[in-house]
Amino acid sequence: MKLEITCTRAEANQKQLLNCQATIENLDNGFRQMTKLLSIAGNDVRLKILFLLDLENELCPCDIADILEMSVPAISQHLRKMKDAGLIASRREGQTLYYSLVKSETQILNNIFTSIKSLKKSA
Amino acid sequence: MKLEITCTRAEANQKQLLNCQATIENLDNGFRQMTKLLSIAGNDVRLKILFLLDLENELCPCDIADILEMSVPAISQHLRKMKDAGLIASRREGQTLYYSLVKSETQILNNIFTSIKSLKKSA
DNA sequence: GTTTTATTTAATAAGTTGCTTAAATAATAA
DNA sequence: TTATTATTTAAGCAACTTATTAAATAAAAC
Repeated sequence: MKLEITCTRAEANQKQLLNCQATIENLDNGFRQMTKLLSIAGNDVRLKILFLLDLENELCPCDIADILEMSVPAISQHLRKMKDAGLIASRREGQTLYYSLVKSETQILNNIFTSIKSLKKSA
Repeated sequence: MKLEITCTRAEANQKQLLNCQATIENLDNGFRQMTKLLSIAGNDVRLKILFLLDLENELCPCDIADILEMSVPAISQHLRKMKDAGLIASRREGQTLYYSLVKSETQILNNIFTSIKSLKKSA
């Protein structure tokens, strides 16, 4: 909360800086949740898995490993991270686990998916 | 492109998997760009800097360091990463560098900022 | 020119990430 | 029960990230 003014510029308006600090602090919860979501989605493999789950509704680790040409344990560890964060859920059917998106968490994700599709054109 | 079917489930529809692979490959450019954006925004400090630049239009490294109570070199390195990615730009005024958002890059960022503000309520 | 101020750059160290390999569960099949 | 299949978990390691500290630029002030 204490603001150490380190630059001596006249324009470094202390009131403005204190306001910024207050705003950031006030939105702390939002920043924490959004950073968690973005850091998870900001990985090539996980972003593709999320996209695929949106596309196909549900997939098992084995299918995802085939599609992305990666090892099953590597996929499994990404799935666990996303499940821990509440982004995806699983249901069991015999030996197979089916993973799917948790819909309430996907508002920003939908924007991201749409954006990925439109970025294709400007390749 | 070669699809190694590793699971033997009947439901593992090879045609579906090949379609998924083709879709992912087709959107490769979109995934690459989006992963870059999200991995940059998926860091607590950088997300706050982007938010602050949106809020205040422009800020110098020194102001940002004051607001976030961090060292100037730490901020400077985050700024460089975002500048390299084309997310922000700088203009010089004497000794001071003012950083600001590159507007054409902020479509997804605006959704993110809005979301951060609304997450506040559900704290 | 020398000093001060704002910023960047570079070197380094601690922490994190994400893969691989091997072992452990869990459910089904023989 | 033993073997097979789908998946997870754990250990180990290489690569990446991000802060710190100290040194290097760059512009302005003295």
